[in-house]
Amino acid sequence: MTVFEELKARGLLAQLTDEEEIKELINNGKATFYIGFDPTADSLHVGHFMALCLMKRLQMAGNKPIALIGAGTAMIGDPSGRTDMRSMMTKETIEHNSECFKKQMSRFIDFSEGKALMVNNADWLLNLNYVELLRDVGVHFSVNRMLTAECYKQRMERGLSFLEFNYMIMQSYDFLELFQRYGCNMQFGGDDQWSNMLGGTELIRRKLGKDAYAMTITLLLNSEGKKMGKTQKGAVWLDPNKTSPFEFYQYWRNVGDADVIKCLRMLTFLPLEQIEEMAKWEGSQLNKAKEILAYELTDLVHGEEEAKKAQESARALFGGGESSEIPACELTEADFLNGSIDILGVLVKAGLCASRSEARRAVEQGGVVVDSDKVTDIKAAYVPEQFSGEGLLVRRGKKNFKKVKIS
RNA sequence: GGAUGGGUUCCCGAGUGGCCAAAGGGGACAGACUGUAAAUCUGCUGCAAAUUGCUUCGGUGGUUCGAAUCCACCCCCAUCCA
Repeated sequence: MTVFEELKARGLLAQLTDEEEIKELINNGKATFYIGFDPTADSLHVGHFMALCLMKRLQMAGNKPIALIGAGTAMIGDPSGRTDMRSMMTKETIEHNSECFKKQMSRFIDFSEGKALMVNNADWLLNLNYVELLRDVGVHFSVNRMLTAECYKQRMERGLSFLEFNYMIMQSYDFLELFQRYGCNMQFGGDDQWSNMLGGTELIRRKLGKDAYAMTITLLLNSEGKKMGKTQKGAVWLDPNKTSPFEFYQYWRNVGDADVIKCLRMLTFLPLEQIEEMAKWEGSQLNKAKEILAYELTDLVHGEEEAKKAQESARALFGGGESSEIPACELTEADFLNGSIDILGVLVKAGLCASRSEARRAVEQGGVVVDSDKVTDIKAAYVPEQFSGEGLLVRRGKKNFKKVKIS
């Protein structure tokens, strides 16, 4: 199976400027392609992960990836898919985030011996001269047409600043720049990037009279049409300090039945035949598929050891056994007032509840279990000795655990 | 710059002097049922020393015994006009 066929079979391809041409290029390792990552946070997330996987697949097929860090475009802020303006980031934040991105990316992509490039668009965007840019690039953009672009539609109702309006131009300029500097003839990105990417291919055609191609990756949506990789608390991060391997594992372990196979196809490197086999599973059997999904992804992102640990912990916790790999936290003497700490205090200290009021509710509703006893009294108190040794396993709800020990 | 309509809790949205920590819905959380799924049902959803107290309705001042609600100024958003 060729790379192109595989990508297609996995459901990764959304829109392409020229299917035949792109197929030809990537199947024969003739593409030099780029994907841009705007450093809007200090860690990559699942959406980025998909893009990185795509890079990897294409790199394995002999194509040359360019990872573009968008420290320049992050100064503008992409309005695509947003209902309101992003808050502006300081230059320092962007630089810090860029560094974090770089570190994480090198885990996935092989940058050695020029097999892949990492560049930063701040290098060419930040020193542009406004009037020159308008004359060189601005002439090639029709405002009328830009306004009809999908990425601005939503914003036409709620307001779009001139700053953000220029994002498309910046991204298009990136493509032109990379085309000229490195012969980059293809750009990939999330499906919400389509209009921005077309801007680039158009610009290259108009300015240089040459062809360049663009292809978007399907956005990973769940069966309800919502973006996956988001939780109430925010994104599912790849940085273990922001989303622990255990939490990461649990996120995938808990996807809906309707989404497991799609996730396996789009996110893992498991052979398609094996996935098709799993697609035949039904009912509670799908739990096995979810375990595989969670394990595979945790392995890819955090490594085999962490994946095993997370899996063991999950099995132990939900299977009723014991495990040492449960997220833990330590209390200090200062947490004990008059020699004891009440259950509400424990819940808050362990990070299981945001406030004592919330903790109180959790207890009142019967959602708190300490070691295997349900706590019914909000005044229940504990003394330091109870946390010594293995500590106490505190649970809020079915899926939130913390081993509480004493330091 | 002018006119008009707006800014309420995580989100949408009601509330135009006390009965307001603020209807209703969504989401989130917890319980039941399950398979760590979905659907459904129930509870719950500002904070705390918790039958009470404190802070909150764009901001700052003011009127009043009492303000999300009235007044003044300011900031922000949308639409139309320039």
